[in-house]
Amino acid sequence: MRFSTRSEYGIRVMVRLGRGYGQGPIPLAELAELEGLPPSYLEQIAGQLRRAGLVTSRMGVKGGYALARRPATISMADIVRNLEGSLAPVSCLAEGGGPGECTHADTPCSAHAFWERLQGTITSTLESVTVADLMKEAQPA
Amino acid sequence: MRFSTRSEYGIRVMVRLGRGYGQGPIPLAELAELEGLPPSYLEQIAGQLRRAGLVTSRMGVKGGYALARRPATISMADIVRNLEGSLAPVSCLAEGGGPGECTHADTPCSAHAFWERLQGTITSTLESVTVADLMKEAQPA
DNA sequence: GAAATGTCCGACTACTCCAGTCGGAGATCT
DNA sequence: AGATCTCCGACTGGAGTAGTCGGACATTTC
Repeated sequence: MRFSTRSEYGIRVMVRLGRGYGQGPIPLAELAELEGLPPSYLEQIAGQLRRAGLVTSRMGVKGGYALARRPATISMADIVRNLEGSLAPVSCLAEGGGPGECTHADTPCSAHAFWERLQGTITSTLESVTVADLMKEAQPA
Repeated sequence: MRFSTRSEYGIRVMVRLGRGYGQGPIPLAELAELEGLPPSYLEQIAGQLRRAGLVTSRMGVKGGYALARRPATISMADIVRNLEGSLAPVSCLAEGGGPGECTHADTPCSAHAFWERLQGTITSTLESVTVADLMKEAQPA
């Protein structure tokens, strides 16, 4: 069980942008260097964040990315939901199950309710933490 | 973000075994047919469960698998921890980070504490549910 | 003791998805 | 005009997943 690096990197980028909030856009190359992440890969992630409306961008010289709204109003759920394919932890909760089809004779598999509960606790943890929260911790010296 | 089918199938198998608890072993072929899952794949999973001490087996005619202890004493965490590679949701929590190395200059990445918290809520949800709990729900007619 | 019924084990395969790269086009400032 | 910088699609290598298969070994039944 693992989240993709898209979510992992995406969150770090959002926190960086949160620190520069209100001070104009930050170019991708700078973000990449600060976090030690591959620039060309971040580009892809930044694009998703922009299309999701979490980030704004400006092209050209003096351009770059910035948070679309206040750091305290952006939750981890906002970020992860857009970068991760799906938050359904098993095929049983996703659409069109394969061979291990969850429902036999209209009865869902024995674990179905359990997976729903797990998904719920994950989602609510994701919703309870904002970018502003992470800006407080691990502030570099 | 998704758990492997090993966990998914493994849980369903454990609940089946829970229903037959105290009535002798159940052969793999029967488990597979009851749950509609590939037998040769279940074999692999059953082996892991046995090596983890969650299940006992008997070879030969009249053989099969049975729970090693009472259903109420086996949690989802017991099952998933053994079938899933790792419960660390991101590389940041796992050993030896790759390119997106979490720690720069001894400072963990901004999201580190957050991922630890998420891992904690997942783990505790997994620990709070037992095989006996799932036996109650979705009892086939 | 032989046959039937099971588990046990390792190796193997096909496939999907993930992480990351690259080249070029278009926007914007100086 | 030229330097930055975003934007976009296509492409690639590798890893992990889901699942199969063949054969050895154990145990009961006849």
